[in-house]
Amino acid sequence: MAQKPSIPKGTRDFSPGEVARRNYIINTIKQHFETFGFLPIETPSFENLETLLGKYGEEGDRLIFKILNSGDFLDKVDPHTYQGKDSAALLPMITEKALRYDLTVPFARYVVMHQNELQFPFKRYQIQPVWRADKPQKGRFREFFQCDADVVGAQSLLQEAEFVQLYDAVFTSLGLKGVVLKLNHRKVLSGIAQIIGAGEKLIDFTVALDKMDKIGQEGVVREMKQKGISEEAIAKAKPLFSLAGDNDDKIGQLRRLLQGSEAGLQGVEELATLFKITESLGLDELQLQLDVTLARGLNYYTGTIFEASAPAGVAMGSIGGGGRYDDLTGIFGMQDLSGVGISFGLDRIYLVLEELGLFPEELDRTLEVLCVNFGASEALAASRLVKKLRMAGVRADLYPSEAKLQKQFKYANNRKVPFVLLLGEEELASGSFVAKDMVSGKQHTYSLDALDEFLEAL
RNA sequence: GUGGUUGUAGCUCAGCUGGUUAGAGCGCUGGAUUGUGGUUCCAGAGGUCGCCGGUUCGAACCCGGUCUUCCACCCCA
Repeated sequence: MAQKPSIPKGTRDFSPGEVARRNYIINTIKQHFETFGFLPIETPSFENLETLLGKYGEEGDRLIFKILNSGDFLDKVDPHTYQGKDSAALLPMITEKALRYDLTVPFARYVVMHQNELQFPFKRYQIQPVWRADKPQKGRFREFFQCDADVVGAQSLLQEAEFVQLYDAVFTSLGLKGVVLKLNHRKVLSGIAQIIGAGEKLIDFTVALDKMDKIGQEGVVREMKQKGISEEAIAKAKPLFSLAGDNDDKIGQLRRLLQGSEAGLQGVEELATLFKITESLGLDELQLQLDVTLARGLNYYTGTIFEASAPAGVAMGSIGGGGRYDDLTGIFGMQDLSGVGISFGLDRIYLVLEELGLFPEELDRTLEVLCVNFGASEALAASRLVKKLRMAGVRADLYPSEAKLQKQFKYANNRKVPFVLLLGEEELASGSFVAKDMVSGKQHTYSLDALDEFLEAL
């Protein structure tokens, strides 16, 4: 019985046009990664479950795709657990591998395992799919690509500045104007929490703060109260909600607000330095914006936090993010190794470029020359012509069958081929071919011996 | 994971309070045009109405389940 085929929720097929567009983005990112001195690595699509568990918080653990043990996976389950239907207890008995959830944790694992072979500071990039058992939405998939660049073993703030430049270079190359790179600092956040006396509630405090642009000040206050943050703490944090002006103004306000928190002040100074370096280096299209409500990846970020958001008017969450993590490798037994990294969300960047019509037209021009097929003897001559064109690096093809000219031309038209070559009986006799420019409709005859003439016209 | 939403031709979508043979535009195939596409005209093909079950004399339409899409929450690229 034939059944309708389907693919799992949140996954997609990519047709030739989409692959061309995805490769265009990937190649742009890759090119900049390499000019910035990053080296490529790849890691397995699945890891040992224990490598991933506990690294992304409770929510993250839930979203990790677990792989069922092979063979008789119930073999190791004792009857009591089986009867009890306790998923949490059952889990470790039936699964010990899981699909990669991001590229950062596998990278940390990689660094620890290969520490003796690596030159520090080590700059790596990695472009691979990751998987999350999330509920799909627009721009949110269960299988998607991340493009990560990280440096480990370098403390300097220059690294952060480099990543700002890298974001700018990539988005500028893609023609994406109006991308805002939001910046914050983990120490600023913890400093604030400490000053207002909500130090133990740091996570709840920042998670609530992060929703500012979504639910507004009132909503944030309501959520903070709900999480048990005191009224006076919230009152003290009020100035944060209305932090205004340019980045320098905000820095000044934070300096005053964070008097008395050494860590907080250190965070502010780091941000100030980062702004200063960036100002002297200059930016092309990227806009830099200090945003104290930005609170991402708190499970491992310890310093600067980045988030790139789509240009205003495009309904898409963040299209990239990153930050500094002082001790990511610590959990794998390698202490005191500082890292900074950023990520580009390929799939979301795709959707944004598509919505804004920013993909170059030539991505659809997959064939430069199509040779019409007039029958056996003409086609043989045409094959020789096509072979020469291919050796010259031209994307050329011969229509495989002697179909009606109308059909062959229509095919060329749909494939957006700019030149159609005609090599029929007449041309064969005179040792020439006709090239038709499909845009202008003009035709020109060339000698088969003088291909260069045609190649120049291409 | 919670709540909601969507699904009709290859694509984008109509389809009235349930009523014969489910429509349009685009695309596709053939012809006008046996060495010329993109424009025009003519003709044609193409549908288990997401899937399973129920109500009914009768279901694309109502009910239940399920899958999928998108949205909000959670979280995130």
